[in-house]
Amino acid sequence: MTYADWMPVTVLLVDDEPLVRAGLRAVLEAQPDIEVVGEAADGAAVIPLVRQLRPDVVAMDVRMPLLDGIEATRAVLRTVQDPPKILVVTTFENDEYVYEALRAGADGFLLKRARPAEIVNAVRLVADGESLLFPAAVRQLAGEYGRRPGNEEARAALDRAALTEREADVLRLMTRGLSNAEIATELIVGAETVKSHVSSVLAKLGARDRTQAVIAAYESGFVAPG
Amino acid sequence: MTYADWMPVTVLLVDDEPLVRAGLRAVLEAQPDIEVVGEAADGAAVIPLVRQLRPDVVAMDVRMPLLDGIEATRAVLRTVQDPPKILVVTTFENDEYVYEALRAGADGFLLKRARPAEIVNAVRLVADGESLLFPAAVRQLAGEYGRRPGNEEARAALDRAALTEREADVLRLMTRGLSNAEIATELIVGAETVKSHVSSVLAKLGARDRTQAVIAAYESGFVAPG
DNA sequence: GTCCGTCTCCCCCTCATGGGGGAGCCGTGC
DNA sequence: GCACGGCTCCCCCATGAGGGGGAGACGGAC
Repeated sequence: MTYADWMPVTVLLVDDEPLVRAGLRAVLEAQPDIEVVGEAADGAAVIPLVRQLRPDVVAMDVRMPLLDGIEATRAVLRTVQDPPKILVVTTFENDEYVYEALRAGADGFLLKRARPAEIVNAVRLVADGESLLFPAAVRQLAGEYGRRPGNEEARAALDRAALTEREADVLRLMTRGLSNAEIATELIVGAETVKSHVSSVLAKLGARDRTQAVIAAYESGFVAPG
Repeated sequence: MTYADWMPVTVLLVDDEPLVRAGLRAVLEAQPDIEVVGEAADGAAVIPLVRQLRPDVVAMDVRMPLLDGIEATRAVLRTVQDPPKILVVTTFENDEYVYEALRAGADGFLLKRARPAEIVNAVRLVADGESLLFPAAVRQLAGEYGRRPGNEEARAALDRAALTEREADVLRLMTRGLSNAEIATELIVGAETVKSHVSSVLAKLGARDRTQAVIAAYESGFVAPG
């Protein structure tokens, strides 16, 4: 629990794309309890800004021209007393940079393709000290290992939440609209086996049914439209 | 001069980068006379989307993973009656792809680095039937490739295939993972009504179940991740 | 060796889903 | 006036989907 209850969450945006910053600002500023206090176009500018503005949360892009999000995260955590929470913003779910950023001490990551409500939620959660990892699946597990630095434990949780190869196969076919029976035929296994895998997928993704699983697959970037 | 004076220019965004789409949307939506009616993440999704949404202008990226802007342009002009104007979006001014796209029948191209005012202007111009080409050299070239056949009788059939407003509401909620009962609550109608709409949606989308419908919604750009 | 996770398959059970009909109401257009 | 389409709601009905238990085989880790 923090002072987020009575004071707005202050956020610093760090991204080299002006469009992304504008988008994030628009989304966040729409919330009464969130205030964007500054922007930076590169990781290199983060340290002085953090010192000056003392934001609760830094929304930081991983890929930036001068100083990337990982180095910037390390720099902030190493040099700033009482550092802000760091929310790593990325395009791809399976970005190696994300893992590195988490090892560097980031509190969570957020996909750029996340919906506004999810972005807002993410900021609130990290501000409250929750480790946040985007896919709903991982978010549940996020409760198990708490606080920062969410490095190794986060990674372990990610692995636990990760789909097995077979489960990924099944999910992939689910995203192509196949029924359980069709998936069974495709994978040359029994229908009961598919049901079993589907149940595992649903559990790991925190999905209630296959439709929600497919949505999660799209939203998380497991599959992309097109 | 067109009906742009009294009806907003409708635009479909096609780009594999959600951020670019978001940026373009932000820029264009800021104009009262321009309306972004849809988004797609790849050229492969353009055709059904154009048929459904019938935008005045398609802002199309050239470089996309599955079906690039050139092929997508050809496909649209070849298969869609009364096709929209096609505005090719590119990063580099001297992109060979641009020339190919123009030969394929695109109405103009637009640099991603263009300022908001230029982007808006470009959309208005192509909507008004102007060929828009940055370098003067290319302008001559595109003049040779004139307009395309305009057939209006197929419009009715296409409109019939389009989702009604209520059906679109239902599909939108389906893409959020809601069950029929939840959709009913959300829309404040009976569960039977929702079932009825869902059936219509499935029929129109050629989907066997709601999962396939959601997939179609993503693939067609009816909804986009992020 | 044992433990554990993955993959495979099986049982029973509930119920949301989707198809097949139909009906009334209301607005627009002819 | 009438027809038509959209929205609303109702019936019955078959079945796919998903939960909750298993279990055996295999392989790697300890």
